[in-house]
Order: sequence, then structure tokens, then C-alpha cells
Amino acid sequence: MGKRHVSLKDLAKELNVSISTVSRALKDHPDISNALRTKIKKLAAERNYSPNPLAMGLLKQATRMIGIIVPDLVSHFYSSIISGIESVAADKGYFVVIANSNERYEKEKESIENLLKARVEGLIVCMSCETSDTAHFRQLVQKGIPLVMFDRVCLPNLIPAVVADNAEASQKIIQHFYDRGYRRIAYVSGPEQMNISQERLLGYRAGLKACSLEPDPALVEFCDLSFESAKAAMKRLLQLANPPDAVYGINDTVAFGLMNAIKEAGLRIPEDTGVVGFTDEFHSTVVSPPLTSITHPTFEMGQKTAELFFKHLNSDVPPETIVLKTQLIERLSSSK
Amino acid sequence: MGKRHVSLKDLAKELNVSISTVSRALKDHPDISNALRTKIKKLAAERNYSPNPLAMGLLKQATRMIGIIVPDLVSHFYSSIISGIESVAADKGYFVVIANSNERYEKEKESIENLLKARVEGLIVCMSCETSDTAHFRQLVQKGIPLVMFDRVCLPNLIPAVVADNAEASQKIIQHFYDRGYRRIAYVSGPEQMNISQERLLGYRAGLKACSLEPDPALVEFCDLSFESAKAAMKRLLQLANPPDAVYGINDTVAFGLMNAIKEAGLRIPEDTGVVGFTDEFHSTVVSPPLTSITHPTFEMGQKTAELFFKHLNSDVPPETIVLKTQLIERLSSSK
DNA sequence: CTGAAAGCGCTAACAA
DNA sequence: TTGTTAGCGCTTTCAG
Repeated sequence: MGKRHVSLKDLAKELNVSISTVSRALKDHPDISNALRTKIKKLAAERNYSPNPLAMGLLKQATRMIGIIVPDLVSHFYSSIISGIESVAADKGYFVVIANSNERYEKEKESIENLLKARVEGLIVCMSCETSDTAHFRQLVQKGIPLVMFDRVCLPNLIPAVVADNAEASQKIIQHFYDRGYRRIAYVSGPEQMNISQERLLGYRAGLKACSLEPDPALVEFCDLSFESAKAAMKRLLQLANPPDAVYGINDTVAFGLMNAIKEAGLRIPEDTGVVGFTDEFHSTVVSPPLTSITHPTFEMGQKTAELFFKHLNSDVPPETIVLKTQLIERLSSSK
Repeated sequence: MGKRHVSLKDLAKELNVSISTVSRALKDHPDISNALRTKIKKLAAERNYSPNPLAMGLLKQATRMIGIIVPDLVSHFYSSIISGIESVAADKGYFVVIANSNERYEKEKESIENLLKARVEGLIVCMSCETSDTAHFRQLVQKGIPLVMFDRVCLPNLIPAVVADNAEASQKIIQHFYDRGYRRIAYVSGPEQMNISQERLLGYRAGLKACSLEPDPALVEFCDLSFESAKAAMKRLLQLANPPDAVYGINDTVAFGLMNAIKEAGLRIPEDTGVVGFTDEFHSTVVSPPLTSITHPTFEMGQKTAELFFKHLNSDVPPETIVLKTQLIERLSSSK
């Protein structure tokens, strides 16, 4: 394999100066003579010198790595957010290391430990849908480890976070359905402990009220966020004596599950049943009919999250929650 | 911030023994007395000691990090492959650091440099669609830096790789179209320099021949792999005096672009135009009509790639190319 | 203006 | 059975 990287030592030996001289020259320390500095810099460039981040890390106790934990790597939502995080991290010379909780509480805790062992400087996490106990996050805060959450968050007084304006988005959806003439509007939520489930449910209820629609508990269904369980939830809704004429799904996969069940039941979208999702741009346009949706500004959410992270990494400001405005984009799936 | 991690030194001081004693005890060195060993291990566990990977890396010149470069992070194909890579890397105690070339040649070269600066032990890359010059990869090989490629590969005699059986897959598609009664079969390819474009084109031609269909150069279109350019390519095909009755798209996004153009032209899938893609399971089922496709075993491709990487990391075996069998899954989009 | 030395956390060869 | 020392690559006093 041979030696891959030139060290200060190598350069020093070659020029017959000391290591510290080389080090100083390379960082423009004023004490070094111009002539020597240029000579050293020239050689460094030739030899393709780049400082060993491990050595620096050891010295400065800083790895320039930031850990990200997401419930799922393959969905467009998370990968797009990761892209956003990565873009600002790269600007700051940071790398991101990604761990996947697979929507499992245990794996989430495990990932936190592993990333800490790898000496990330801090964590950005989106909670698994199983997680209801938040002790592990509280512990991180106590240990002074920088932590920022996004989308699925907890402990807002302790942990900085970036979220969508979930309640307001839900209300917009209900209003939109109402304007299009839909009257029995169902909501398929995720697990109850999730903040997004709760907030969107509140918005749903507020929206119904604003439209003077009678809330019917039978029209609120829960699922575990999988395609299959969403489909099952929709089937239950369709079997009601008085089934809904519109349904709102809490995220991408759920929305697709709903559409699938509706089509399988032989109903037409949007004529028989209107559908609105909480989805990103790309997926909304790819399905058929194109899905009206609240679009998450995912890439931007990632960027904002990273910015918040760096803000908290470097100073001791109190936690804040950034709320991103959402946009309802009307497509075919809800235009009766 | 305070000190985050306990070191061997801390443990040694607390027990009044030397650092090396602690080090040895922790790794079950036979020289240490049983009593002392247990005492040390107990304290280490209590204090939550974990070895500092930076120090280890510095010492062993091994970072346990592997760099991945993909053309795009947000597509299901790549994130799923990354998941596969990550799963076997994690088993071996390795982390993956991901860089995104955004389908740009320059960014690809830049990413390689950055990852090397970060001291990854080797690279796994899928080429950007812009890349035709392969000098940067040749250089890596010369420097003895472990490199494995997947899907979009080059220099097979120099670089180990994992690919799908592209030619055979293409042939299966043509045969399938033929069996369903389609006769004017078009192919929308990616940029010509890409190995996948070439191999699938060869398979396409071989398939036509096997079915005794006359190849028509007008039925082969190229695009830059974006949704929009695929759509444009399909529009060109539909404007031919003698337009195709079936079309095969080189990947997910392209297939969706084709479908979109076909629908916009007021044609029906599969009655007027059959469509087959080279797509993953998930996307194929979400679009409408469900898309017949060659399914990439993406997660597995990631795993195989990582296994190949580790094989070459540890020994000096000659480069090999692993060819994964594909599967044609028939769905509605091609069943006239 | 430049060099020597200590120290970041760890291992391994060498002493005792 | 345990301790001492050197060294991985780098920065930073402290001494010239």
C-alpha cells in the first residue's frame, strides 16, 4: 500500500528545516521569512500536502463530523433533507455521517451511541415513529452535546428544531377540500405520540370548525406510516356506513397507500374521493392522478436545520424552533 | 462544553496504574492479573469508556471511513444502494461518508479530492453521466487507493465493479414487448459515453434481431437522464411519421418522463403505447399505470459492492466485475 | 526568524 | 505482571 500522504515531517526533512517552521509557513505566521515561506508553500503544493484531519481532530478535539439520524434513508423526503444539510455542512468544511433508525426506537438509541463513539461533534435527528420516550435526547442535552431536530421533534424547550407549520397546513387542506365541494373529510394520521400526528390533527379539527363541518371521530384513522397500513386504514374508511368523500394523508407513502386502496375499491379520484397529501414536489407529480399536496420545502428544511445546528454548535443561545411555511399546490386529485 | 470523553489516562489515574496496563486489560492481554483486569473493565464500563477513533486512526493510519460518490442523493435508486453499502460497512465497523457529484464531472473530481483529504480508506463510486474522461480513476488505482464502482462503471480491467446484466435485461424487454404484440419498439437512452447506455443499446439491438424486427435508427433517442429531457425525447418519438407503439426507458426518471409525454399527447398506456422501465420496485408500483420494469436489486447491489470493496481493501486480488441478474416484472404498462 | 518540546489518545516494543 | 518510552501528525508555548 505504501505511504499515502505527505506529512509536515516529510516536507521539513526535505527542506532541512524544522517541522514547526513548515507548520508556521503554511499558515502564514508572520515570523517566517518571505523567502522561506514561498519555498515551503511551493513544495507543499508540489507534494500535494494536506493536513491530516485525524491529527487535527486529536489535537483540537474536533472531528468536523456531524451525525444525522433519520428514520429511513430511501424515501425522497429524507434524502432530500440530507442533501440540504450536506450542502451547508460542506460549506463549513464538515462531513455528515448518516445513520438509519429504520423507524425503530432501539436502533435510534443505538445509532446515537455509535455516532458518539465515532466522535461526531453533534447530532441532527428526526425521531423514529416508534419513539415516545425522550430520555435519550434529554441525556444528550445534559451532556452538552449539540443536538438539533427536524420534522419529528420533541422537547422544544430544550432542543432547537425546524418544523413545518403543520397545524396551519392541515387547515389549508380542509379549507381547500371544502372549497372544492367535499364535505366528509377524513384524515389518516401516523402514530399518536408523534408531534406531526398531533399537530396535524389539531389543524384538521380547527379546519373543520372553520368550515362549520361536524367532526366525526370515525373519519380519523391511524396507521404506522407504511404503505400497507395506510391502505388498510383507507379500506376501513371506505367500509363505513357513511364513507368519506375526501381524505388527507399525513405523508408521501401514506398518500400513495390511500390512493391505491381507493383505486382498488373501484372508486375514481377525484370524482368519488378527493385526495390530498403531505408530499414533496417530485412524488406528487409522478403519481396518477397528480396529487394535490402540501409541499414540504425539503431541501430548504435541511439547510435551515444545518444552519441552526452550526449556530448552536458555536454559541450558547437558547433553543428556538423554526417553523417553515408550507404551500398547498393544487393538482388533479382534489378537483372535483 | 467540558470534556466529553474518558480516556485511558483518566482511568489509569483513577486506579493508580499506568496507561498501558489499562490498555492491555481492556483488550484481554494475557499478561494482566485477573483481579486487575476485572477491576479495570468494571471502571471502564462505569465511565462509559470508548476508544478514541481519532487516536486509533492516527496510530494505525486507518480511519474506518469509506467514501461513496453518487451522481444524485435523492433518487430512490442511489439511496437504496447506499443503504445496502451502509449495512455491510456497519457490520465491519466502518462508516460511510457520502458525497454527491450532482451528475457533474467537475464535482466528481472535487469530491474524490475532498474524501481523500478526509482520509477515507477507499472509495465506492458511481460515475456522473457527464464523465467520459477516466484519468482521475486511473490515478486512484495507481496510487493504490481501494476503489470499487457500481452500475455506471469504467476500466473494468483495473477497477472492480458491480453491475446489472444490462444487455440481457434489454433483450428480455424487447422479447416481452414482442410477446405482447408490440412491433415498433423505441429505446430512450442516456448519454452515449455511459456504459449502461451502450450495453443496453447493444441488448436492445440484439433483442430486435432475436425477434426478427427491423432496427430503425429513428427509434433510438438520447436524453440527459432528466425528467424533462426524457419527456422531450418521447415527444420527438411521437412526432415521427411512424411513431413507436412501445418504448423502453433507461431508468426511473426517464421512464416517468416518457409516461408523462405519452399521457400529455392523449395516448393511452398500454393500449396505444407500451412502456417498460429500468426501475426499482417501489416506484414501479406507485405510478399509474403500474410500470412493467426490469427491477434493479438495489439494496443487494449495494451490499455486493461493499463486500467487493472489503475484499479488495484487505488483499491484492485482481479486479473482477460482478454481474447481477435482473428480473422483468410485468405490470399494466405493457399488457396490451 | 527558527527550533525544541510537550501534548492530544492510543499501542507496542522494550525494560524491569 | 506492570511501567516506560517512542511515535502516529499537528499546533503551540517557550527558548534561543
